[in-house]
Amino acid sequence: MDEKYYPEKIEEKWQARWRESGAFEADEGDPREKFYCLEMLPYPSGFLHMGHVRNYSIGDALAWYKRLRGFNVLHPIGWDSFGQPAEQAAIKRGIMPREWTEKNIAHMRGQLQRLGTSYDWRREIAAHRPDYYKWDQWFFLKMYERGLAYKRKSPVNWCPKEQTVLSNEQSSGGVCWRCGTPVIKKELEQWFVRITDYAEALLEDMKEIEAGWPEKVLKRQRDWIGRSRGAYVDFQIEGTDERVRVFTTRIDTIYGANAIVLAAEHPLLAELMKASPLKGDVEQFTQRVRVERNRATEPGAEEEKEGINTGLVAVNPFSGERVPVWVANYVLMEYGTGAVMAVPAHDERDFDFAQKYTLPIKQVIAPVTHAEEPGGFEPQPGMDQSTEMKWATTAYGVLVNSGEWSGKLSDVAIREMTEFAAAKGFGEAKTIYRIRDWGISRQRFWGAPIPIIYCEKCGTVAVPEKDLPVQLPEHAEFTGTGESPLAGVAEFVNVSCPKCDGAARRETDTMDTFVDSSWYFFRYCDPRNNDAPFDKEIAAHWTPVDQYIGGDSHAVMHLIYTRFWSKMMRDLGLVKFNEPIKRLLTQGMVTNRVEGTDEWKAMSKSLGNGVDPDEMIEAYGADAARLFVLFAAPPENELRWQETGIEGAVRFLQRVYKMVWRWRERLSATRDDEQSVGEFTSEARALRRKTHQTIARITDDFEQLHFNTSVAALMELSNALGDFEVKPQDATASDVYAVRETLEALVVMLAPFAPHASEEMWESLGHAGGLLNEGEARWPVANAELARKEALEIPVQINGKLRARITATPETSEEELRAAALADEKVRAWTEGHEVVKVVVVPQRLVNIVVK
RNA sequence: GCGAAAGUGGCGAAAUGGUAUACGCGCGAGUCUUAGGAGCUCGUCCCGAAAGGGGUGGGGGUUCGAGUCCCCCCUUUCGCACCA
Repeated sequence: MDEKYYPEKIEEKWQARWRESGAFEADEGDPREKFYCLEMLPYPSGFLHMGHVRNYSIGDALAWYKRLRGFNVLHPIGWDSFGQPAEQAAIKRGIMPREWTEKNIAHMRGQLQRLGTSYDWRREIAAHRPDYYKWDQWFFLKMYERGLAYKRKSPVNWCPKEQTVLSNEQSSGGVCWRCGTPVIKKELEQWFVRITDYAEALLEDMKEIEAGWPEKVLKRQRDWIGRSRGAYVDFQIEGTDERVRVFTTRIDTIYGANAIVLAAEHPLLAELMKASPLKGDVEQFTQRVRVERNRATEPGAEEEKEGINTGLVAVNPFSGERVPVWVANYVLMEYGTGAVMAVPAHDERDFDFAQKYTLPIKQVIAPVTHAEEPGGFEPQPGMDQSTEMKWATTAYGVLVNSGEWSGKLSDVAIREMTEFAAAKGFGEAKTIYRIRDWGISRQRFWGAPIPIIYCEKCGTVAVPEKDLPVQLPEHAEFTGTGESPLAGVAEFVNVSCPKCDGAARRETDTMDTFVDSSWYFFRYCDPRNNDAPFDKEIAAHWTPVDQYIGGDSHAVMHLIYTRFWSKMMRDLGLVKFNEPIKRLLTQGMVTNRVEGTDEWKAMSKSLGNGVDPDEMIEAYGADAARLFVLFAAPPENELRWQETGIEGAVRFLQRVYKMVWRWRERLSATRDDEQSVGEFTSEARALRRKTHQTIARITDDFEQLHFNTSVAALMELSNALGDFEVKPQDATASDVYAVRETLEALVVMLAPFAPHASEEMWESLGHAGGLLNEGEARWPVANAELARKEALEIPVQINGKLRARITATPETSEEELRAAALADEKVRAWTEGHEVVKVVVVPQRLVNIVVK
């Protein structure tokens, strides 16, 4: 140990030691309890940014804490290395994606190591390597066998800027999730994964993770899955054998249906209109709607409702009423059945539509007025058909103008009317979901090839498992035109059919990169397995993940896909649980002021507000950078970058370092045990008290991932030690004991934040072999007896206002406190001439005297 | 428009219904120094000379006691956006 704190020297030294000793390598044979600490794997863009530093500082702190508590911690890292930027680089700079990616990984790995992260590098994986994506392909085949992967022509979300297909999740809000370009629709043959089969399970199993996941994330997933319980109802089209099926959640409003409205793409429309004189007009209208839909949709802009009467007539199966059939732009083919019954009185959209085309509006639900009286439901007066409604009332109520159903409550009517429709054969109860199947085809080169071959004779043929991986070619032409560059690589495309050996061609689309990240943390468990994605037993040892840490931008994409993937793997017999991640922490963004403005935005190159982690490390050291990032704000909060803050972190490390330097000779000389050192002075007792209180507090904070308050508590403890006035040369054996106890606790508890400095100081305090040597659980244990306060200052309030303080001990009884408070001179001045109505005594906390 | 979360010093932020502002940044004063953008010490919510009073976006309520719980309003942020 040098007299001065030189971070670069210490950091290099300990990084080398850790590497040599394999300090962070975890093995499943270890008998200690396991802890799987996982951070979202980075995309190898080329450089670490501060968001990464935050993510990995959080994960590393937790991993260190768990190790010091004696857990066998699995803490791996890898690379989400397939994806679009590698192709952009190829197009712009003529570098092959592989070369570009590998170079970036090498650089970023170095940056992560300079940060001093504690990963088990033996387990590093990268999605773009054949030994990884082979298993993406294997999973695809398993799903294909089971009908979970299928191909269909479908309108896909298409980003015109990036020339690629996007999933629903990736085009949320009508814009490309990456570049923000408005998304358009395009028809393409696409591979899909039946995530909708798991919609119900994805909702139901949320129960299992409610305690460990942020409610915010679960809510977004719930909304995304969008379960809607209702019913199908069939409306006969007059003069034909056809029925139009609608979906409704409000069958109780069916007597108020004034029309059936179809989506422009409704499949029955052409057939129904065949002989109609209005055929031409309707076709013209649907054509226009389609064109407008395919036009880029402005997010936030709700289109003017437009429709056309087809002249067809549908019959309401409940009332027998004849209602017109319309086609309108506000009915979506993708949701429900592509047809709705319009009930303008009780649906805002139908109301708008009815207003515009002056369709009749018939009220059939009235507010409940006597809900508390059994059988006493009465419609409010004046609720007949002639009442003109000014807006739609969408709340549940009591049915009116609804034939034999009138007088029933909405929820009862919904149940009974659904049953009635089912019994009569014109409807059924139905639950539908908003979530769509996951489109995984991408017209890209830099992804896992979809292992399918198209044979002229045999049709679509799966690549046999033994032929996996279907490897990407080394070279391709990158034109940026939108077709997969793989289509231009003849030796890739042209193959012989695995079934008939005849001429065939390969599928040239590759998989969405979210496939790679759906199961990567299982691969970490058994990263070099050549026979399976992972060994079931080994994975069962490590998974589920105990703590996952990453940005909440993945709340509905990655985090739904990975839950789905686990359920699918469960059904393949690979894992035994429903949920792969027990606890999730969503960290906030790291923002910086955009120069010349008052705006705080995520650091980015294009805004010029980025901070280079390497420069931080060089200027202040990795320890200070990590410490500051964790101290500056709670992990979920946005973190506004302030350069001066990190200097405070350095100062703190220097102060602790200095104390160790001052005391190290005295402390490393002899180690007495507590019994032999004699009496502790009251100052020493106070120091020990603070130490044990701090241990309890920090331990608790770590369990709740409150890193910022942990650091604050460490600072308080170091301040307390700084205030301890005994000089090393004057210290008695008991003083030395107290100081050692404090310094060692401080150094160990600092390790999750500043591991290099902690190791260095730990060594200087006379310990060989490092903090993690022999897996000892070195985290200090709080002694409640020592943490106990000797003297308490009890506030005395009068009518809730602080008026005096009295001293007491934790043992002072309620009666004694009451008496002492009432006897206090200041209190008496306040109570004199008043009647004491009540005295509230909270032992060890306060006394409140109520006077009149 | 709908839904959710959050509003505490100059700033990042603390506070099981029990002394509001811990810890840090910044700022001020002092000290050491040839010098210091280093270190150390002290101070730092507002009003007031003091006694005391006020104070957690605003208004009301529950309670002996409210930053914390309830209701209304305002602001900000985020999510969803024709989902029948």
